[in-house]
Amino acid sequence: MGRKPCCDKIGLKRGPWTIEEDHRLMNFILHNGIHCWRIVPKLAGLLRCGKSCRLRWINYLRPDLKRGGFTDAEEDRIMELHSQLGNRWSKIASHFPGRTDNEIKNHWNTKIKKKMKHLGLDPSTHEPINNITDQTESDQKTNPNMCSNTNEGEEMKDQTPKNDVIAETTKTLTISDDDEELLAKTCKTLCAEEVDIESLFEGNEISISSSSFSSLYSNISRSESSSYLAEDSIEQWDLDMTDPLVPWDLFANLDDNLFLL
DNA sequence: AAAAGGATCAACCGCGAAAGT
DNA sequence: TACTTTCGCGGTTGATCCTTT
Repeated sequence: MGRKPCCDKIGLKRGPWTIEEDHRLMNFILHNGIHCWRIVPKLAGLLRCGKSCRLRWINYLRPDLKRGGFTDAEEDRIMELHSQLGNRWSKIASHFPGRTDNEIKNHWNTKIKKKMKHLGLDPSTHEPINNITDQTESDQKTNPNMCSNTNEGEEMKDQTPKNDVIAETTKTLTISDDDEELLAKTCKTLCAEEVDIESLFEGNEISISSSSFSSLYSNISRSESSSYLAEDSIEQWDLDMTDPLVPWDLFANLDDNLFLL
């Protein structure tokens, strides 16, 4: 007969992921890669189904994810691709390295659709809206939240990202020789490999929150006296040594072989 | 200052295709 | 070949944050 069931869902956790769960999943995949999502949660010690792990990895934990808002150029490209491909978000996302289909889909539904309507274009057909009055009325029937044309100015006003507070604390740091050494140690610790820090950052400047950097520094200092990267490192992962604010971008240029899917 | 409504996005659900037995 | 399971996709939901009143 066929394979075993994916998961019985009994006793499995749902809802938002905790930092501990993220670390477990991240650590497991970095060291073992992905061969079968069904067994990933079991081996990683997670009370999640494989499907949930896959989604979390793809949409949030993948080191090559591109963070930040979409540029105008990206939005234009999304509109262009959507006119050709329709709602095939994964196909559209394949044209944007570091972006996920979920991210593009959300951005389309929350921002680009409004933008297109404002430009007088039908988001589904990409054709000009002939009868704006009728269209507006029908939109309001299907989506009562939509603003009418009399509120255009309001609708299109700049929407400040929620995480501006975080962004404000992000600094561009010049990497000193000592810092390079520390970051190299960090990467080595996480990936069990020597890493050429210069090629990692392609220069001497990176953007990182100062608190994250100091946390990295202290974590490394502590890790030097521990051996949490042993064979069974999942069990030995020290949660206190990690900082949820450390940007995954730090690891974006690591050897692709580590992330074979 | 508080309540209400809107916007955002992470996560879930269900389905179809592909692959294993 | 039939059946079962896994994977990936797109639609949808709901929690949280933000803005307006």
